[in-house]
Amino acid sequence: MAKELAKTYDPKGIEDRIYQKWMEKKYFHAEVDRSKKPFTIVIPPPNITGQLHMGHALDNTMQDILIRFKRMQGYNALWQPGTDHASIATEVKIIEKLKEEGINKEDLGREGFLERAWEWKKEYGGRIIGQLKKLGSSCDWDRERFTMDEGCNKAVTEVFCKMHQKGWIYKGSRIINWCPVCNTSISDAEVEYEEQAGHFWHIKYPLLEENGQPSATEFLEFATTRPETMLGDTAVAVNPEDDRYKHLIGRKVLLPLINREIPIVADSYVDMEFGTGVVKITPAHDPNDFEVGKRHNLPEINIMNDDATINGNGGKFQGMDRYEARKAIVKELDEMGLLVKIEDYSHNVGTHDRCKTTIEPLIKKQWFVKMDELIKPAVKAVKDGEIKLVPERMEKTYFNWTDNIRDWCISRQLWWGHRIPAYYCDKCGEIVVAKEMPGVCPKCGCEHFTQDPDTLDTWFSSALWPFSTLGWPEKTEELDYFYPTDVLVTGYDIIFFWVIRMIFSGYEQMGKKPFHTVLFHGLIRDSQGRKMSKSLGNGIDPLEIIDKYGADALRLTLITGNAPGNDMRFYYERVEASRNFANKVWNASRFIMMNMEGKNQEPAAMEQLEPVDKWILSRLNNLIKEATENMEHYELGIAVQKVYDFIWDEFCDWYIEMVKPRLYNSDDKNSQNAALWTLKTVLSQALKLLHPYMPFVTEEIFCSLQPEEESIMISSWPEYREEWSFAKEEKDIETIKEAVRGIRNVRTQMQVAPSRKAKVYVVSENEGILTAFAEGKLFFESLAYASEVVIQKDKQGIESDAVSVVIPGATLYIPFAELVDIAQEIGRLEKEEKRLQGELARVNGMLNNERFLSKAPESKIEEEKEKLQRYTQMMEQVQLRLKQLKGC
RNA sequence: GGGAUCUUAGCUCAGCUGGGAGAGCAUCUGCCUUACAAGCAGAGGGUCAUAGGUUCGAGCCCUAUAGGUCCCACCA
Repeated sequence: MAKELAKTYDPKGIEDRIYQKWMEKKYFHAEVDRSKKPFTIVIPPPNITGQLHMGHALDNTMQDILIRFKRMQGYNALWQPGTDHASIATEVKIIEKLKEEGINKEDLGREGFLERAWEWKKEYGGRIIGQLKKLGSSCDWDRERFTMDEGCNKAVTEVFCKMHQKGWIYKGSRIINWCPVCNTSISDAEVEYEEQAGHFWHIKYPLLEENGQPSATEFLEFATTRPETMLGDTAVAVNPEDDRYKHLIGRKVLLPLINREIPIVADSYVDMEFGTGVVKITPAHDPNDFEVGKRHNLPEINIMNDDATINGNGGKFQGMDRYEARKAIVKELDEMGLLVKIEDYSHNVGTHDRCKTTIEPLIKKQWFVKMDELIKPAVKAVKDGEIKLVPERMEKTYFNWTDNIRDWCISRQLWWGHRIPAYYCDKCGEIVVAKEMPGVCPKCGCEHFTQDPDTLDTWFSSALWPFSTLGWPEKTEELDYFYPTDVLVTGYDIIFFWVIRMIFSGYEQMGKKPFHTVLFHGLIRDSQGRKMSKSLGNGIDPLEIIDKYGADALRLTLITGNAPGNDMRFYYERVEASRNFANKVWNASRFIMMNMEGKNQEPAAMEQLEPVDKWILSRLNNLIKEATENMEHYELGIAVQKVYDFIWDEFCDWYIEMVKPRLYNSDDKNSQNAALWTLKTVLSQALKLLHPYMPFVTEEIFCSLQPEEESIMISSWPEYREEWSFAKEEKDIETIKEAVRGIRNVRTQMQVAPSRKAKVYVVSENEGILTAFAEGKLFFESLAYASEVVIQKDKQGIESDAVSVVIPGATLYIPFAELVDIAQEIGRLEKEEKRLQGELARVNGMLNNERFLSKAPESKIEEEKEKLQRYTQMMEQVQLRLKQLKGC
């Protein structure tokens, strides 16, 4: 079977086949099982309009790693999948598509439109799921949910009614953010501020004389970035402390063009230092002015239609678009001599995050969620550490939002979404909020109702996701067992939209937190550090990467060298490096299996193992401990780096090379068997540690490596074992490695061809070291080009011109046949002497420092003392050798 | 305006609670050694942004400065 393994690892074909097997075997499926501890992750539901992008790839890789890790640790691991209806994003797309067909939304009507939307969902909703599967995601697909499926709908209605009854959902007339293109209100979180070059129009309004006539000489000057809103001005404000204007407070000005008399009011909101210290007040079209208007009982005059054209309140400007009106108004003011000047001005303009249209603040009747009480448990949970945010700094962002929270506008003038369960009596207008259309009006007895046409903000249903997917409001077994979930993995960019709202919803509806940890990741940027975006065309399609390099390579790339919450740049070179690693693992395994071929494999007893076998077992043992700890702390990048280094460096480059002679020598069956057992054992354990990161290649190898277990993904996670800890062998093999490296080093420096074998003398007074070398003799032949290894206590019989290598505890001598360049050799040793001098100076500096000795921990002092001893001994050897060389 | 974060090798980034600076890629040298040239062996390269401070000891903690990125607020 091993012969069939290809020389290079080709993920194509293998990945799909393995995924198919996992699905058929139902490995991803979790059932309530009270005998096991649950571990649950709910997926951040991707939009049904979406296609897999790098952000999804990272997000889902992280979740899959955690889920696979915990599953192998014996937890009953549930990764709950699903998709989001994404109301506005989807509706916009459908409208676009309809437009291509020459149809607009209104032509279809609500029912017709929704039919189209569901068709869309049917067509595209599954696309992203298929893409997540390509990535290797081990979601429980039998439990797939959708934010608008029957159960989620029920949860939404339930929450709405409950909160309304409690008074925490209310309908109110407030200033909201209006998108004139999407024709809907949006929440504060959906407004994106964008720096734009604009103008500052300096305008003056004439003061009204006592006789009610506009003054020809007295004016109030101010500046505005949106002159068209003057049509809705109902006051002019100054600061009450402002001596320049104090005397004018209470008088009136004449609003030009409209000829409305409006008062001059005093409000501390006005900054005396800014501009002229005068502000025009348009309560219906500016949030700050709205507040001022409330304080002074000013009328609110709405001058715009929903499409941002001027309405009947705009006099002769009626029908103009807001920007057309701006031009016209400025022109007229100029003609009237009321335009003082125009300045260039760069300022931040609120835009809709979906369509980038400049939002228009408007006063509308909308539904809101009252936040002040609701947010309290969510704040407390993070403050008390009930919910941990990783990395911790995200807490500041979190509190920044909760401290400045405003009521959440949840109604949207859209059709695709959860329709608000509020019903209006056709006769008296009474509002009834109920799960179903009421039969009789409690006020007038009328039997006819009309449901509120609006739908809910898409995040309203996402906020319930951790429990709605588990069956709430029904009391299901799943809910009882899997809730609270464990870890939520998401990007820091949706902390306000989603994370906070899930947390307060969890506490409010379930009385319990939705998860104990939130693990954040950053954004994937392009190689120049720019956000990947459609408009820039710099997005990299994860599916293309998977196709070319394999899902494992993509996954490894996304996880290595990245800390939680940090952005990362995407490079093809890095994917190649990951692909190379998959290939390395593949080939090492291929080598091991080739050598296992045709041999009776027997478990080796500990006493049969040679020092090098114990060394690698001990190193593995250490890796198991560290990598597991890192994973428990969500340090996935660090954990996988350690596994990578172990496999490539220690296992492949050292252990396999060291063990080759034993594999090729069939005379000593015991030794051969011990080596094979160790190879197989270490490989299979290492594969397990790697599996969460690279599920496909590890599964493929694991299954051909051994027949006992049918899949690595349901095998058990490696555990640290006391009997695999070998301190002495670890130290001894390190010494051997040091010696091999030393020999290779001088040979390269002296440009000795690898074909030229040379005798190696090992000289040491230390019995332990001598034994270690005696046991490691073999390695020097294969790894250090030794023709013969002679181990002795002194330098007797060693050629005086032999090259020497000083390592801790021993000195090696390599006599080359021809004369060595003595000057060069002296130079090399002097360099070594200098290095040791530096080390000694440092160590002595510490050990001679009274305060270090009295304050540093005992273990640190011991450590330094040992170093001193080692360096002193090495220094003696180097100097001795130098003396000899200089003497001859 | 408030806040977060970054500044470490040519490039991209790790560096967990302070105890002798790391990886990948790139560069240079030598190897087609019977698992792997997607490889092996070796080398060069860093005053850890700057200036102070705390400490026996600072890439790591504190303060200030400079530059970059991001989030929030939205002074009309």
